[in-house]
Amino acid sequence: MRIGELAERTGASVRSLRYYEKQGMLSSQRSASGQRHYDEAAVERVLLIRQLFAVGMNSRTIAELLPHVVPSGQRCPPQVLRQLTAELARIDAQAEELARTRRTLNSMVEATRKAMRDT
Amino acid sequence: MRIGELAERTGASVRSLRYYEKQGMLSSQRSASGQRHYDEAAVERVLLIRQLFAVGMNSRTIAELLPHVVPSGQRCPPQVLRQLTAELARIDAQAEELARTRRTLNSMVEATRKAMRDT
DNA sequence: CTAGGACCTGACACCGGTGTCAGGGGCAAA
DNA sequence: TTTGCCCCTGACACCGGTGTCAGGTCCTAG
Repeated sequence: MRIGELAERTGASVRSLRYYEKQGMLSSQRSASGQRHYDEAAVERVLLIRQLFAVGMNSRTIAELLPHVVPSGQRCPPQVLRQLTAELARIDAQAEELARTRRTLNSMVEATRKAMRDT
Repeated sequence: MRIGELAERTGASVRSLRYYEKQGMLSSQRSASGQRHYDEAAVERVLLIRQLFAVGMNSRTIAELLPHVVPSGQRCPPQVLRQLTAELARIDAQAEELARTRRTLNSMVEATRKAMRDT
């Protein structure tokens, strides 16, 4: 498929897909005229990229990790394993922070709800 | 206390504290010469600001919410309540995403660990 | 009184992902 | 062959929080 279709099917803008390629996160076959062509697997790959972005990973890290993520069940070199472990720790910390903040905000909502009931 | 001490006690840079003030998230008493002075409560307030930043809230939202967060157990106007609820939903979605990604990455680590054991 | 550190404002720069525009080519249906 | 849509590259702009520098003031210890 060409870039427009990939964009539509993944929710990423055409601009972003080109950016992903330039950052080494995504590859494409070029036709003789230079147009990008993608196989079906690209859809999944882009979705994964966006997922990793969504949890705060940057493009460099994603580029390093992705080759080892996509063919799943693969063993990856120790360097990548370390990176993965570090990212997991970061994710856990972030989840903790989210939970903590959630409690703070939720208690505000509850307090207001209670005050409204009591009125 | 003055801004340097507040910075040291909260981990925020002096630059950031001035920025927080300009965005309406933080206030200070000014001495005759224009220097900022803060009371003890400012420490907690800054920590809260940073916590909210850490979960992806932007300064405008924080500025709207904070006056109702700090005097805890307060009832807040419906507009703010809506905003709070929206933020809670966002936080929940983000937590979900984190958990999902955590599973993806963790399975990679596990696969590699297993492969290493089997070798 | 003076020196040195802390503070003030304002301005410019950075990062990283994205939007958008310009100027140009590819390609298929009519 | 023309029309219209899709694609190409390169460049500049934006956001939002922060770093940093310049040029100036304040204040406290010696």
